[in-house]
Amino acid sequence: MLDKSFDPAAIEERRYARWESSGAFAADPESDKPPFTIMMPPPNVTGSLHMGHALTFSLQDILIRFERMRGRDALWQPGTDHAGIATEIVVESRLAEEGKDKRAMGREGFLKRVWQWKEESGGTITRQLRRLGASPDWRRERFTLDPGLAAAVRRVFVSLYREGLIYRDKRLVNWDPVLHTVISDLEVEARETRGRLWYIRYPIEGLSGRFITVATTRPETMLGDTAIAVHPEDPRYRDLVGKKAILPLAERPIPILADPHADPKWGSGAVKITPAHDFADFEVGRRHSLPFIAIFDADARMGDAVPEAYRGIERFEARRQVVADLEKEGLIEKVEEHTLMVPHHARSGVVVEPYLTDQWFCDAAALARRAIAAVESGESEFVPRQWENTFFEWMRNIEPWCLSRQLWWGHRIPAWYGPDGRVFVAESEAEARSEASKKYGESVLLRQDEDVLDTWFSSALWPFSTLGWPEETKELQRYYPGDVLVTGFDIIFFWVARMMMMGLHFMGEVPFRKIYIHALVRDEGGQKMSKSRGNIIDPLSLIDRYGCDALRFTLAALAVPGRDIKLSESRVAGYRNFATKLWNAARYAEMNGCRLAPGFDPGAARLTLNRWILGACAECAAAVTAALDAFRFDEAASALYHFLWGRFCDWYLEFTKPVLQAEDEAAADETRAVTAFVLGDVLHLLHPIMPFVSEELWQHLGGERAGMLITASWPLPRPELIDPGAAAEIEWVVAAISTIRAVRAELRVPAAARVPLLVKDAEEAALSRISRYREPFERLARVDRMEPATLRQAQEVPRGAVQAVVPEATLVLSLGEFVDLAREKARLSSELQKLEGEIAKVGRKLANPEFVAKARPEIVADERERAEGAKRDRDRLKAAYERLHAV
RNA sequence: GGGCGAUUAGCUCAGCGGCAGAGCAUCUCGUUUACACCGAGGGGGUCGGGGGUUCGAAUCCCUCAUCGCCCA
Repeated sequence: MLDKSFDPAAIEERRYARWESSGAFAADPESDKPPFTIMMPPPNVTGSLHMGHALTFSLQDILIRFERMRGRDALWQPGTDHAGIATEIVVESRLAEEGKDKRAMGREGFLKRVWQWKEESGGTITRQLRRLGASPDWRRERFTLDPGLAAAVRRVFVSLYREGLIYRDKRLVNWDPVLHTVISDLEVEARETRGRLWYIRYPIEGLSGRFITVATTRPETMLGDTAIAVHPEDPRYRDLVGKKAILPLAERPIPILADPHADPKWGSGAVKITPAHDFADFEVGRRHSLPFIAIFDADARMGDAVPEAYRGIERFEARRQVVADLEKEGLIEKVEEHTLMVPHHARSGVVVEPYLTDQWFCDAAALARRAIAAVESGESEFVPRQWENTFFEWMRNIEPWCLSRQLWWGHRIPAWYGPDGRVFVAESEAEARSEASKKYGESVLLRQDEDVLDTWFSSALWPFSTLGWPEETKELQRYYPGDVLVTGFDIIFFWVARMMMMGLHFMGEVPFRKIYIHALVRDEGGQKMSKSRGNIIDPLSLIDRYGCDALRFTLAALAVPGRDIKLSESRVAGYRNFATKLWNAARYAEMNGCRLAPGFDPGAARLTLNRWILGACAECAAAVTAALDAFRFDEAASALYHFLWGRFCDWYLEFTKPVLQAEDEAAADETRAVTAFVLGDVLHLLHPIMPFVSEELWQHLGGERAGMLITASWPLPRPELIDPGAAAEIEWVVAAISTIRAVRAELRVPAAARVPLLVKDAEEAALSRISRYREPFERLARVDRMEPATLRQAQEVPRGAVQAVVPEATLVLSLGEFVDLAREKARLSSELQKLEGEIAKVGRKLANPEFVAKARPEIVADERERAEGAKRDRDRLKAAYERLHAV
């Protein structure tokens, strides 16, 4: 017997262990079922589960469970990525606590330490994924530094190099001067910062007393200026173009040139050009073949290219120094307060320095072409569609991808240098060495590149490297390309785009057919969750308090396409209540002996009640299936919620109580079987969203004979079970009972009071319905002495009676002592008014010849019917009103 | 500056040419043997403003306003 209420904590761990150990999560390459693949975006190995993970993995798990039940050989490929920078930061800070330093330890020692840390803490996120109920094929778990994945990385690097798509170049990159590494453009966060705008006067060569004023937010970089730019159309400076300015402090002549990069409306209209320290200036420098003077070293300290007085000074101190010196010389024209966007490293928080160095680059633009075409042609499709704009925008303007990182934790770049600096790119040192000896004619000492690859380089290969590529495995054949990729929009550039490029290039096919992009989870007030805001909701704490199923259902219900998710705890509590409601319904079913009957044929059900609920259940199943097919998790959740609570619990279970008590054994048996059957179907439909409670209840319902729900078959479409006649009958009874309840409540009839019900002006169908559902009327509407037969023709209505008009009948409640005539008059006249309003509105519509002529015929017919129904109701209501006045 | 999105009940949001909806909150009533994590009922809306298309607009178009996010 089920406990009195649902306690998620009592079942979750046990259920999960059973699923996992039974092999239910495993894909089977030998299976003859069609495959269905989702590549799990590998979470960061340093990470722990946050609400964004909870959302994305819940949605993926819903899809994978859904397709598994639909008979697909489902592969949900799990794993983690090595997160180069993040992991180094974590381990370095732990070393710092011990007073140790990465560089002092040396590469090998440090890496040993990182692996050790990974073994200890790397399992956190995967353990937490289990608490979320996630059902990936854990036996296939991969890590981006696994030997197989590393081999794939080397193969890809070498082939792209040989194709000329990977090359070494000196370009401006984003540099973190504290971590001493390149970071990706995408890891740069522009933060609004209050700064200043300095207007600096540069003397003009040969025109004594003449100056040109430039405005800058970074005066210290002036020491690296190699030009001044003005807009070609700007009349203020036209005469100066072609002349030279003398760079103050350095006393270097630099050209004044015309370039549209200078915005006449910004600052003074003239801008200093520092090609080695600003991305826009870099382009200007290229256009005009300017020298590139790098003034900072890797620590962002002034280097040898500046006058001696400034060497060794750190960049912010250098700013103060430069400004002070310019002031001394009277060259600061003015200083304005200015708010600007300053690039910061999103992870370390350090201000990023544009830095000119030699790095490895990938020709992303070349790889992007096919990826763009694949989305244009629909080979891969974004859901919702609009995200393809974001993808196109990025891909069409893509910059060379800087691949190297000055870190130790990651895939070391497979490039070796000879004594003369010549580079040998190869999959192994041995291969490089043999190439080198061919080149040099003797064996020479090679030095491997110190740098590692951007973590996203290995992640980009995830859809095929995890399946064994470059080996021709069965898995690769079978599970590539994947069916769906589920991820957040913030990752489209980082990852989706790169998987597309690599997948197309190396596999010749897109890595996934559909790309479902979900929103960000925000707090109740719409704020992004962050540690600094202190508004983080911990999914594990929600699971502890409300159960995993409640959290998953909440996330599904809120996963509306194209809109951010504002998560409030009251929603989770509400869906916990829903799980409890289901639990209690199942408990009730169990108490009444409703067990799944083997071989039960729902099509053979005779009772109208049963035919009605079976039809409603079939409609619910169709709605849930269609919703999940269309990634409308919210609609699936809502269909289930309304069917289970609003129909099955509120009405079906109540209506069938007398049937279960009555002597008609056949009817009772059928009802028990239908109750169990419908409940079973609901558990199936609910399983992807609420796996734990559904599995637990399935076992109690007697489903264990068919095995676990996780591997059970998804309910088949059964349109033949939908019985409109049964639905019309039951929905009429529901409406009639609801009407009586409303009238009673409005007239303040004590809830416990039983009131005689009479029926007047009833049509045959209504009378027969009332008599057939006499018991539910009595119990649910709290009426008694129902005598339709004697009153159907009656003219008079007893004193103290109120009348409620429902389709095809007027229900008369003999309230006797409870009646409040004034209230009843008011009620009737307000009802009457409402009806008159409707009749007038519809009447106007129908009186419009254009409407009748142009609207679709079925709409016109509907309106006519509506008008007639309203008129019939109005007439009976009027009669009731007059009878009341006659008393 | 460019792009995308949003604006519907107190709150969170569905609906996207044909009778304005849900959940939560709120108010009233209730010890009806599955369930108070419950049941019954009620109140609450110029669908951001303005214009247009249409027989008909929350829904389509234009425009304005406000608020987000992304990219410069």
